[in-house]
Amino acid sequence: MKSRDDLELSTTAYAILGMLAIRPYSPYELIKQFDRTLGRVWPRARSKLFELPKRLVEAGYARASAGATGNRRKTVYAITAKGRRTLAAWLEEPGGHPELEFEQLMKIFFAEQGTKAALVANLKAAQEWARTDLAEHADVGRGYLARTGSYPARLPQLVLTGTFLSEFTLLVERWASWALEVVEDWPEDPGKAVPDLEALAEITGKIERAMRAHRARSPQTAATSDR
Amino acid sequence: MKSRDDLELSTTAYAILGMLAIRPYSPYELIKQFDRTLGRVWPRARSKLFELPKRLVEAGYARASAGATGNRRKTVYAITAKGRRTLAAWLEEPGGHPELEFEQLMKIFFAEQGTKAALVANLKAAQEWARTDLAEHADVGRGYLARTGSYPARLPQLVLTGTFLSEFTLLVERWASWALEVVEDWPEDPGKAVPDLEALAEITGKIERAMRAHRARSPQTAATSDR
DNA sequence: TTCTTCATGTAATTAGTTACATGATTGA
DNA sequence: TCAATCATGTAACTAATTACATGAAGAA
Repeated sequence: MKSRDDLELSTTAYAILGMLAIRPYSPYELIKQFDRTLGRVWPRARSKLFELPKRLVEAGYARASAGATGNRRKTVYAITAKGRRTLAAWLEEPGGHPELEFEQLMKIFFAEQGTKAALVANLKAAQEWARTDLAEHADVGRGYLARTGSYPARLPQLVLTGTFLSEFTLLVERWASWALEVVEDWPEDPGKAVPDLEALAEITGKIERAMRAHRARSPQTAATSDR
Repeated sequence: MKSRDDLELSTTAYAILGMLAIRPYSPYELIKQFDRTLGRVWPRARSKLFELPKRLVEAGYARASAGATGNRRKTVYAITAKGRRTLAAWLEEPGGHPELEFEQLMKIFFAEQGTKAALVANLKAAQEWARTDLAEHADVGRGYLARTGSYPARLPQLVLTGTFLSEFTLLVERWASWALEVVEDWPEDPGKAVPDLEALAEITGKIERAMRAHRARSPQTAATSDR
């Protein structure tokens, strides 16, 4: 049974290969797990989680076997030794930097074309989303602290990634709350609002202080950017 | 000249319509502006910025006119009154919540399948990206403080969105620096690392404190979640 | 027994990216 | 006058989403 080495895998396919390296999964289980974990840093539609494992099999990186849930048949995918090697190689290549997709913020960016009410609604929605998300993060955190979380062996990584995601959501909440206060004073027509120059000066100063701190800690960076 | 009202616009098409509401643009100018601003919250490939204005014209939301840069001809797109109304209506609908796409973090999530060196490389790359980005944010901020930024009338919105984006990048930098310190103590095989339970307890506590603070400020939320 | 939710998937369509092409302008 | 880069676009391809379909188990 020959496998087709030639076909290139997409990043999303590697994401799934990574999940299979943890344990074998049926597509449905994959979806459940994905939604709670990987999907937060690499969000994709569910149908991909049915489609891509098939490509992994084609490529010889996974094996499909027929399982069953009660009476109903399902397909369980497991990683192969070759898949593990390929995954390891992929992990050695540096990944892409963070990208944000934030429609609510885009609408705020265009605030002067809409109403103050719309602006406030978007800020409140962002705040609400963040608060709901925070509750989940707290649950997961408490679970692991009580030694009841899944895959305890993976906890070191999970602390790293979880901390980032939690801080991100905290940021959204904090920012939305702040922005709501700022906007409260705006007139009904957002196009007539007065800019918050104080806030601008503050954030600019904050960035500059952070940059000075980095330079102090790693002087060679400063040197290279000097020439 | 009849326009086809039936065709639905994608979010990305609305994004471009929003830009045209600020002023008329040629595709190339659109790209330049997009890369510095909107693209940070709604990242898309450049070719879309050539393609979508045509659809806006079809829909009657924009008008194309032939312009020239020196001797070379170009197309300039301007929003129509109908386009403005449609945009306003779109802005009234609440947008989608933030989504993150962060390949480096995904690779960190799978750390135990790779080497410590790979892990460190990803963290350093994230840090580097953040530092470069911060420099740009500081430039823009200083520009506006010196009254030399473009579209000063839009400054109120720009402060809101810019603050979020700056805080986001600051978060990436802070987190990556922290994670590098944590990982420094790990063994060569990341699968054998010891979890940082202290950090986990800290972030979990931080979330819980934040949640309590919200409940204190808006008790009705607590009430609804009680039943 | 019927309804709902869980579990498993496929198909059609759309959105998005990558690669290519090329004329005009500027500066060395 | 040549190279670089700015400006303008098209075409081919791939990835991703949305909508649909349906059987099995458990609850009412």
